[in-house]
Amino acid sequence: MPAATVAAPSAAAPPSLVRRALYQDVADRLRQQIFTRELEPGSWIDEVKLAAQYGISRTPMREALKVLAVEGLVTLKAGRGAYVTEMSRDDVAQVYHLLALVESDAAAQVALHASDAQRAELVALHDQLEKHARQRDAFFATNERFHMALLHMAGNRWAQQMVVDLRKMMKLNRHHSLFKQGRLAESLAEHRALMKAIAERDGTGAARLMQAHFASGLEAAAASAAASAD
Amino acid sequence: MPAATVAAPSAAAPPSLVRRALYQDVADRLRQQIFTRELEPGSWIDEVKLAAQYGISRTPMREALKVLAVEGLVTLKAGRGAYVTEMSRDDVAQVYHLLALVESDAAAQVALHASDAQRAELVALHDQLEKHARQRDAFFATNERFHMALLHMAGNRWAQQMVVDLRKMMKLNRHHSLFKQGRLAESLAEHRALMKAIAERDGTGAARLMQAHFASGLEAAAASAAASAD
DNA sequence: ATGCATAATTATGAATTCAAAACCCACGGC
DNA sequence: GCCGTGGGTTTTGAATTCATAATTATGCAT
Repeated sequence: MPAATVAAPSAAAPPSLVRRALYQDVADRLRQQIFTRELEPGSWIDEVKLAAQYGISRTPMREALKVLAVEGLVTLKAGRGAYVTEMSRDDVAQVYHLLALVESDAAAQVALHASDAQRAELVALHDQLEKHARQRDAFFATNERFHMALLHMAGNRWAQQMVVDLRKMMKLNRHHSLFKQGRLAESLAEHRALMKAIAERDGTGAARLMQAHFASGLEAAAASAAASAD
Repeated sequence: MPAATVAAPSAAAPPSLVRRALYQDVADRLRQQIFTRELEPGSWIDEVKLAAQYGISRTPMREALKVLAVEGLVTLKAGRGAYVTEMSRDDVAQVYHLLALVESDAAAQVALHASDAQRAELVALHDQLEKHARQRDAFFATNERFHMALLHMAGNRWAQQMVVDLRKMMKLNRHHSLFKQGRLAESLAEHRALMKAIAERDGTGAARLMQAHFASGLEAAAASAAASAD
């Protein structure tokens, strides 16, 4: 249910007036610092120093750390503080496996049941993706938006939340698949095929293509990891 | 990663000496009270009163509540405290769908790759289940052990954690499938078929049967809900 | 010089205190 | 008679303080 664990009263009118919990902001900032590797995997998190940096007390900092711990981004060691989680090779493969499972199911749902408006939205996002074929960061962002939109349309909030969390874990891994030479074009081609299956309302085809998409993503990530030789 | 978020140093020798975080114990107690419906879905959680009951300060209580919020068992409303999460009809169906997806995949993995020792363990658990065919609570517990053992053998810790969390959510729903008349025997029959597929190393068969198991579980839950007429 | 015991320091864990909302109810105006 | 306003109470949110455990450093003995 989490990420936005504190209910933002679903009516979305004036987001500025919606009281937001401090620990949530802190959690967001921590996630940022983790994703940008300012806090790197395996390293100890000095809650006193960070709280001082953020200009807050230790209480909301500790609350935020516990939230990130449940998400899996940090690991709390009994009596010795918080550490940024390290992802092993195996962990990455397992997360890919799960993402493939859930997202391919979502793809099938969408192929079979999406409304015309939803299909149009996906097409628009896909077009964006085509436009960003040469800018890795933009591609990355749009790609995530595409995948999350698809999940949203599948209409299972638990699946959605799960994918959000799993994708966070993926960001801990510096060997991202899109870093590999030529992977962007490949990824784009896979998306194109997926779009075709969705357009044709081919559920099993969409699922199969999404599986393939993740399989080659994992392969690329592994290759990228091997290339940077550690 | 969570549930046991605070690292219990994996070597498991003297669990008594392993320092355990207070907020974890509090979270456990809260979960208990939620599952037993001492705290019922939709109701407000009085953190002051509960902290007093537990003989602790509000700090670990609030930490525990945040953990449960990320798990989804409680919902934090901005500035107005914690409430036990309510599961709608749809929520239950969605959770069933996800569980079916992940557990059927796990069943396929196990059917294809489990060791002889692991197969023996499953058989033992299944035999337990047959023995408990007439005691609902024991059946319930053994059933959960069986499913979790299967997940464990599939070897994906993320999938495992996910199923743990989803099954917690299921317990929020009072219309449990096993409450329906005749469901125990039915469930047992489905388990038997699943065991056969696993014994025959039939991956796709195991997956299909696990899917069917959840499908009829959902159906029973829905029927049970309809019977209690609300 | 090395290893162990002990003391000093630092960090974590939890309780307490303080501040700021949200809620409730009574009162008064329209 | 009903809606809006104001004060008092309750409850949440966050900082501070206190206690305890872990780590490091120091010194002594071998």
